[in-house]
Amino acid sequence: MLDIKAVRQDPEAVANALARKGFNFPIADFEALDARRKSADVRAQSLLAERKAASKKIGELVGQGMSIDEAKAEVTTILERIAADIDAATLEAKAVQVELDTLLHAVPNVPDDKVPQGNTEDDNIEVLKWGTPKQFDFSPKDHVDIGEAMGQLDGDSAGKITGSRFTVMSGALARLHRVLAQFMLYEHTVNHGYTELYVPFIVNSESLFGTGQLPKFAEDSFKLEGDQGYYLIPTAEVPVTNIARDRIFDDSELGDEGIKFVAHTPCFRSEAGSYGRDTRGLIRQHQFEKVELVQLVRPEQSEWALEQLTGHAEHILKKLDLPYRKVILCGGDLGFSAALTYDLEVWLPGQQAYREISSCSNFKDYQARRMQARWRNPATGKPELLNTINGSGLAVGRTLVAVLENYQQSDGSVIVPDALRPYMGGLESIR
RNA sequence: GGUGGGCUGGCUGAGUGGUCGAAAGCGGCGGUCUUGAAAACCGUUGAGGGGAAACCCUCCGUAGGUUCGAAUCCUACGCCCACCGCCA
Repeated sequence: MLDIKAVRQDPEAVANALARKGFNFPIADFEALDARRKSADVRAQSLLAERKAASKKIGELVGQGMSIDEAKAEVTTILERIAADIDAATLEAKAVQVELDTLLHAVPNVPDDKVPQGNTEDDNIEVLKWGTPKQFDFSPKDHVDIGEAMGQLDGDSAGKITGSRFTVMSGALARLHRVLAQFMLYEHTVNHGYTELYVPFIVNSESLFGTGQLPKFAEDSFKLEGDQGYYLIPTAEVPVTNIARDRIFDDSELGDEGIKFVAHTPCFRSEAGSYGRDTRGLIRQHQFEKVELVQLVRPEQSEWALEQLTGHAEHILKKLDLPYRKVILCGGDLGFSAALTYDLEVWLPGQQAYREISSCSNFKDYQARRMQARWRNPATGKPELLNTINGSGLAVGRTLVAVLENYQQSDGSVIVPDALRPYMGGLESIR
């Protein structure tokens, strides 16, 4: 959520920034609503103040030994005058506040100055390329052909068990998938200083609101039956970041660089609105696994924290020797809550294309304001909003796709990357 | 599923109709003392919103209700704890 004070102060600047995200901020509506809120608020407040003073007076008079009826008679003219209006004024103030909140809750974060102009992913700007796509002396297959030829990737069974966009893996392939997540967790906990978390895979609506998936993107998540209003998590970002919700961290709890969490979880997405896209294989599933990196940091640290966190995700790709490129998302491609996002795109020989495997974002104080996630700044002694950063380190299913396609051999087998062999009991290839 | 207890500030915890935004303790901050630190002592210290300011409003799990007035009484709901039942 945006800082309403900042919006008030310079609505045009906010609207211009949001326009780069393709969002039309209704300045006139906002200002009219804000003005209504203020007048309703002032009116309700002054009536409440009068009533409070009158009630207090009764209390004082009773305390001095006057009877309650006599004391009430003393202030009866005030009470009678207020009584008629106070309920209506309070309700009006509440109603306008709800309207204003509703408007503000649906306004995305403003993009960082570094965010390039543009509407689609074609306008994203490449920051760097790492590694060289391998030249095959045969025609490289895509991961579906590789996995099905092994008899270890079974979309048909998944279709029977559940439906489309699910998969069944077996044998060495299933093991490789599991091992990828463990490799990533090891690197992030032992080498990058993250604390591993195990978290709920089901969350309440407050948590989804906190990170920005609600109220606007309800259709992207799977909602559970029942009156609790629970949802399956679309990403570990939701349960992990919400650990900070309604908390005030002591400065010492943040350490030197802020709090770093890593969690391996399944993710569930309805993929509504992407019916035709990536229908083949593991790229776009309703259920997938992800190792997620989350940092909760002091505001002045967040710019650097995003660079660092993205580096941690890149480290995994480098250790697996998978060619990738890093792009900075343009305004139109940027997510709702993000101020700045780097996407890491891995080279997939089967598609002859770079495809997203990690998305690392700085949300500044946008999520923190929605969550009331704060720290006590020793310089001011006051609670101030944290900044939140997160990114995939990495999407496990897509990493499996990348390993299969980049390490495939002409005989249909797949070499196990060096970094994974200790986790595979020394196995050199799967077939 | 049943019964009982509970939900109060950064934390622990007192408060059953009237200067209660709320005792006390812990923690934090400032100071005295000390070569320095600790201890001790003194002072200070909730959050959100409005206002140029004085100052005002809201907040004691959530939502309603009673009342001139609610942390306190009533109703519903949520959550936590304990025990019983059931299940793994």
